[in-house]
Amino acid sequence: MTTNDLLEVHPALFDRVRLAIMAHLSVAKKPVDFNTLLAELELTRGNLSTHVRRLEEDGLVRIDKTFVDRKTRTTYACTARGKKEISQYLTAIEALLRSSL
Amino acid sequence: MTTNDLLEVHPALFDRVRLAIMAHLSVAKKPVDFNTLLAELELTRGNLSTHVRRLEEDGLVRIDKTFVDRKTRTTYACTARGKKEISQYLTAIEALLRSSL
DNA sequence: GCATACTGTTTGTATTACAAACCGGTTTGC
DNA sequence: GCAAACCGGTTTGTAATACAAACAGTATGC
Repeated sequence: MTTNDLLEVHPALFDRVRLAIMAHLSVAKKPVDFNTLLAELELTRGNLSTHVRRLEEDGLVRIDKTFVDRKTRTTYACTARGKKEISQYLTAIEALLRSSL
Repeated sequence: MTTNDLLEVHPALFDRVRLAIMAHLSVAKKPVDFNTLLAELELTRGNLSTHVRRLEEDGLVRIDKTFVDRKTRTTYACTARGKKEISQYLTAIEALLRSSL
């Protein structure tokens, strides 16, 4: 059954914000910083902060903090695990797509 | 931007159970009854009941109640709206798929 | 008539998404 | 040099929601 594939998908990806974050990070060549992501996704800061932290806790995203011009600069990158999970998500959806069209 | 497509997706579909329900119903030739869906998706009755009701409230699913052998029989079917929304979902994900692989 | 099973629904709880308030530090205005 | 405004996020309070347990109505077996 195709629908069972959905149960294999990482739970954190079943949220539109987190999926959008992962989609963004998984295609980026370089780490993306907080404000860039914020602008692209049109979220509040708190919302982005908590979602990305959850993704980090689940090992899908890596968070790096540095200083640029004496200001903090936080960047996010997709981990290998993250790429794997998003790929698995897409595979599951693809299966649905094939079976339903 | 491909990620913006995600924001167009119906919020009710961002739940693995509801997505599984819709996937199931959207491919079915005939309405599917409660217990069939229950067995296929391995849920508790309460869980299925509430999720499918939400889908009905959002106009994605039609609920029909009849009597068979003096027992109640509830069946679910995907509405036209439901097919449209699931299709939009799949389109958005397909866009992600293309851009990220 | 009483117990058991079938088909769902309602309710209580625990989780979670979200934005507002907050916080440490920096730059700007005076 | 002091206060106000700003920057880059984090923490907290609240409202929504996912879930399973308890419940309800009906039918069947004894």
